[in-house]
Amino acid sequence: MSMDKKYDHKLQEPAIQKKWESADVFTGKIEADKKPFTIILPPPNASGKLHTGNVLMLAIEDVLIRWKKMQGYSTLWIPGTDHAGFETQLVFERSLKEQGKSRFDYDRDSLYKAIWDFVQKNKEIIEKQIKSMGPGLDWSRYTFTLDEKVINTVYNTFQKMISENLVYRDDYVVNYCPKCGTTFADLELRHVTRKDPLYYMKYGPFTLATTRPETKFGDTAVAVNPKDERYKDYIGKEIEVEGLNGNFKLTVIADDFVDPEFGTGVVKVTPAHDKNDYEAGKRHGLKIKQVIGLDGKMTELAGSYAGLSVQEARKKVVGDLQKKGLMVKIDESYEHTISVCYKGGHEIEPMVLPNWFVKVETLKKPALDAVLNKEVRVYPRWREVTYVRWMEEMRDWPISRQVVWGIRIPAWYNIDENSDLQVTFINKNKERATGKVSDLLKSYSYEEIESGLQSLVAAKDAKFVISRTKPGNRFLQETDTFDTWFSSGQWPLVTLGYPDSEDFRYFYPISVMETGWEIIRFWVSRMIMFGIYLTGKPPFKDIYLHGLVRAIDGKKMSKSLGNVIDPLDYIDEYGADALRMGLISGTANGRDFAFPKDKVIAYRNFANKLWNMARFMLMLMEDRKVEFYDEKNIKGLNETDKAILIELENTKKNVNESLEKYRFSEAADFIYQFMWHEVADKYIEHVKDREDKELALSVFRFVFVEGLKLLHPFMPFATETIWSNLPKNEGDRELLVSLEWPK
RNA sequence: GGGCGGUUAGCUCAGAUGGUUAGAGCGCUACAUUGACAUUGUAGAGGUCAUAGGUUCGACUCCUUUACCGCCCACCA
Repeated sequence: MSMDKKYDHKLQEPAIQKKWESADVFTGKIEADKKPFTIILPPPNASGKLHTGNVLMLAIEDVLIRWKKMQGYSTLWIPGTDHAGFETQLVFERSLKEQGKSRFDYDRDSLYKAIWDFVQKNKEIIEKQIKSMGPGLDWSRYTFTLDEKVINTVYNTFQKMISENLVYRDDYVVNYCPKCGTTFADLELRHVTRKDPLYYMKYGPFTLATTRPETKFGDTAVAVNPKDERYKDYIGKEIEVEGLNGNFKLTVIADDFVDPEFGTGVVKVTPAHDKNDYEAGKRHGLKIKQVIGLDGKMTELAGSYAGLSVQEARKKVVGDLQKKGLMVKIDESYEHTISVCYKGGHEIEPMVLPNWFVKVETLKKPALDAVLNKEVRVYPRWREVTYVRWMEEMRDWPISRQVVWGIRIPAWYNIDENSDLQVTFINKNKERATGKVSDLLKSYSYEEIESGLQSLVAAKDAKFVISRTKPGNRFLQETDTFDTWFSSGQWPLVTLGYPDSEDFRYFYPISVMETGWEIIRFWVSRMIMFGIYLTGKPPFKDIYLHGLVRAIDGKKMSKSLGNVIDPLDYIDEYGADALRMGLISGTANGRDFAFPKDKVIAYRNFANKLWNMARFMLMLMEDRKVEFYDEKNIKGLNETDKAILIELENTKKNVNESLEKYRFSEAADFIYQFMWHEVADKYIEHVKDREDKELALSVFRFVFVEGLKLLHPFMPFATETIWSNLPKNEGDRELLVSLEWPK
């Protein structure tokens, strides 16, 4: 047996990976005599690259899986990837752009298929990268978020919710980006501070301040604060306003949302184009006048301004107001925050569109209680507040998204019963046509519309049929897709084959949900809601939330800041073990932390140290007959022997206690201290001076191997490699991961 | 604007239920190459625990103030 002077991770890691694979050690098995231990991997983006957050997640979950497996549990860790709705569509569209195309050149079905192919091509990259970390995943149960079984479950759930009256359609102010031609979730917005002119204009008897004079055509009321003495007498009255398209009348309403301190204390209310105004409009029963279209241009309702872009219209309106003497003053130094889409940075236009909603009132209560009564435990504890607050405040959930890449909502509209359906499609001449379906049917056949369909907008009271397949002739399917959280919220269920499978009965509920704390609201809360709603049981017992890995500059990594660290570089340079340990030892308590490069190097050195400890041991054992340590029959131990054995006991206790509490960093530290500073620095030096080397070596080998086991969940490659070089006792298994955990 | 968290050695971080000389890794200094490892060993320097106050016999640890940093959320026209 020959071992090089240095531990070479590049040589050893792929070899060990193959060993685990061929031994099939991580395939989950249903074993009646064992307790299950289940984890589901939060699915990384299928067409993305492995990032540092993924690595941390893999490292932590692998520690849990290997630890529990060695403890004798029947473990299962299911991998998966996420279709990552809009994110992926955007990347795909970039590649289209390079070919001089855009998604508007495709009908909906063709676009979906094209993205599907695109993702399939890229999927292998992330899978390979995940594997390079050495995680004990069961790839035979691998799930993609658009797999047939996922869609089936999601459809069933939707059907159930419809039949139980938990789903309804309503208007909703969406964050619409005219440039991208799609809506964004609140999460996908960025808020930027910007200086914009604040216009003070005459408005009937008032002067009011606004940054958006061009939306005045959509005003359907004027609002003041009910406590504002200045305008008390106007409340409830109708005022006449001189406008650019002639005079018009509006009612003055009183509402608390108006800040008397801002501007003049009078606000124009534009329910169609402002979230705030929409809410106020709902409270006061105001009309909605849409003056900006989905193309970002002024609609017919803007009169002579129709067809202008928002920017052009604003300019013209300002000029015209000045000409008419309706502009009182312009404050050029006004600073405010506006919403922009997170990718393109384009300004968001709030729009009112019909959407699908889930009533959360009955769903959220049990989900909140499950955490409050400790049925589900949150680690670290202080994160619980985030969850509790969110569940208390949670409002009805809009689940429809105007994106192609996702699970299409299985609702069908009969075109004869819904003649006002707004339809956009590509006709036979490859031209886009848009309009009311009843009008379009005059020039086009139903078949032509159907095959070229891009998108449709159904009124909120439209008649629909829920069906997995086309329910009959002359039906068009909803073009919106489900919010990705609607499907990923059922992830623990779909991956385990809910509702009826051996896996589901044995492995559900899963043991630990390990994920980043920043998605506790969007993901964790939905999983608990769906889990309880569909099975009556929370989908998991424990939640461990790891912190965010920040860049060296202490900020969140992002492409625009240019501070992203590629973990693959570290795997290449220092090894997956070193990277895993480096990240874990930085992540105590689930707090955010800066990427610990120093520690990665330190643990690369540690792997080498272990390697050389083994080499030295083997060298000393070469010409000697060393018995395997036997606690019961060993005789002649001296004080140092006893001390290291006691130290081993302490370490076992400490590592186990730390792991039970999800204190990974602490556990890693204990075993590191033991191996390096107790075994190597003290005991090995002692062995060198021993007369009775055989006895000392037997103790040395014993504590070393016990240490390797304790360390294995953290540094699986190095420990497994070293184990493969050591002589085995009778009954010892070929693989370290299959050995019994030190108790 | 609201919420959460952070501020401990040059750097990155640990320090349950408050109690002798505040810890680790890296870096730094000095020595060491005499059975593995220089990705090494031994020894050492280095901290008014952000700030101001309070509770206490006693606080890095509990309470309050201020400042700065980070993240999440947010409808101020």
